[in-house]
Amino acid sequence: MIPRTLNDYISVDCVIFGYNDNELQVLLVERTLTNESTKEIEFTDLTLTGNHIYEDETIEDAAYRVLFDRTGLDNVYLEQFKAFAHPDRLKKDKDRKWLIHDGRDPDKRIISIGFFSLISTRDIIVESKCGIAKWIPLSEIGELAFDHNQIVDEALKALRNKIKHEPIGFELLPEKFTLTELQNVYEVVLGTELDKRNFRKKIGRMKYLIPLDEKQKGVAHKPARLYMFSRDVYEKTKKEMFDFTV
Amino acid sequence: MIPRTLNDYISVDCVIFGYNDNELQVLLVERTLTNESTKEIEFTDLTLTGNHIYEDETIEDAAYRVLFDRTGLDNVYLEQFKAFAHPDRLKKDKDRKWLIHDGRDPDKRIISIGFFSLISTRDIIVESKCGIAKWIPLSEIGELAFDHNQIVDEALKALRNKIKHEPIGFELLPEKFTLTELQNVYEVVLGTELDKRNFRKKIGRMKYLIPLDEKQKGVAHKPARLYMFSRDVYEKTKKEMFDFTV
DNA sequence: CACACTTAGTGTATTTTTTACACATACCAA
DNA sequence: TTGGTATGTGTAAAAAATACACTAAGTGTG
Repeated sequence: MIPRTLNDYISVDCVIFGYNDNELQVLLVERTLTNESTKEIEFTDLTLTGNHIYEDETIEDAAYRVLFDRTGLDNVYLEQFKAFAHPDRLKKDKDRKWLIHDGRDPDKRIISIGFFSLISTRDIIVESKCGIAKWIPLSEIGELAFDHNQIVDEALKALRNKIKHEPIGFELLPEKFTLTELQNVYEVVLGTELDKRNFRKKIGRMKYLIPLDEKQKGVAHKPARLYMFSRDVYEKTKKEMFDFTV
Repeated sequence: MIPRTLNDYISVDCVIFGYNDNELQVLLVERTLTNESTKEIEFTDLTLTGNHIYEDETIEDAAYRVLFDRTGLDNVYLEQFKAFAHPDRLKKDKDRKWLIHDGRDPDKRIISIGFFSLISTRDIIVESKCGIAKWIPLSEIGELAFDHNQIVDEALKALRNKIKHEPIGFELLPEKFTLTELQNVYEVVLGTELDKRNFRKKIGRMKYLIPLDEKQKGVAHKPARLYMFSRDVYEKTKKEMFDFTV
């Protein structure tokens, strides 16, 4: 196999959002620092999923590749939201020997192109070939490696902004979902409470939300009707949408 | 002066939008190709305003610097919208010797971080130290250098999207403007006609639009009242705004 | 099998926003 | 004085947003 060339100082980093336990969660990877002589673990850390970009792929290709290597998932919602480049990008790592280390010169800085992805937490196999990944609730994220805290913050801003104007809440749910689940996603992402009746009245107008002849199973209460999102209907109707603020 | 180091394969490119003659315009720079022996001009070309990023500045710093070097303007609206990296980025330039040439290896590709800027065309001195810049109406942009057509397209998309949800139309106008001018900006950017009375009713609700005790001068008709945008009022009231689409 | 528990699902009245639409006004110039 | 031109304004009807509370349909338990 011919080795692909890559640019050492550009990478994509992906903030993978999931929804679980009524919270927005982020999939993070454990990075391990070992003592060189004793071989004992000295320190662990959490990072976003990221990697270099090969010279023969577009930025989006690289992001899909990175996401696939991490989650085994294809065809998921992925969006580029911002590029980052802090001069002190790697400073705090200078003297450390990480087991999972990207081998870059810590004196040079990295340009990181930030993506966020929305996936249904049910879909994902969390253990992959490249280290252990964990779902961490947004509220419990501590200090991450590199400038990843800032990237997560900006990703959340971008997500909030996007979800206000485009129907992407579904992406955090399984294919079939109930209206209560959908409402919860919006509440969690936006950090607001929404009125159940008004929420339903509003989405009732959206043609792309398809009610199914199927109900929730295995719940100890009245089972809710299931719904699906129709991308086709959405693409057709979105041209009609037009709202603007002066 | 100590030379600053830079990364040769990352640049910022800025799509500078202006509004004039009831059209959206883009400020483009002429690039000149000369015949090496005869010294005659063989070919000219238009490019966006762009440059490398120094190792000691953030991406935003670089973009402001580039914009300042081109326009002499500071404190203008500038927004990062997308990063670009096409493997064939420089292919079509391979055999050419450009007068204004960035000296990069045309076999390697460049990652370009795209910004768009909104400025009032009245503010700008079009001739600067780095080549001749021209305002070109969006509708008359032909084939640009590199992948700059794609960058302009995406910038326009980003601008349209942004102007629908945030009050940035003012940025294309002088500090004091009439409501008709503002309406025209929206019509031109969004490519729609808007009803005058409804437009005024709508912005009448926006507190950040401050009517002045001043009128247009030198027009051969009833002079219109002038208005200003108040960033302060906007920052205060925008927290109250909340709209979302399911 | 009846009762308790839990979440699903629904309607109405009020206010606000959107939409469609036409004419008098103020200034300049000839 | 008059003609030209862009400004500035109101209303009625439809649609959307908001605030608000009870019945329905299942499961599990005694």
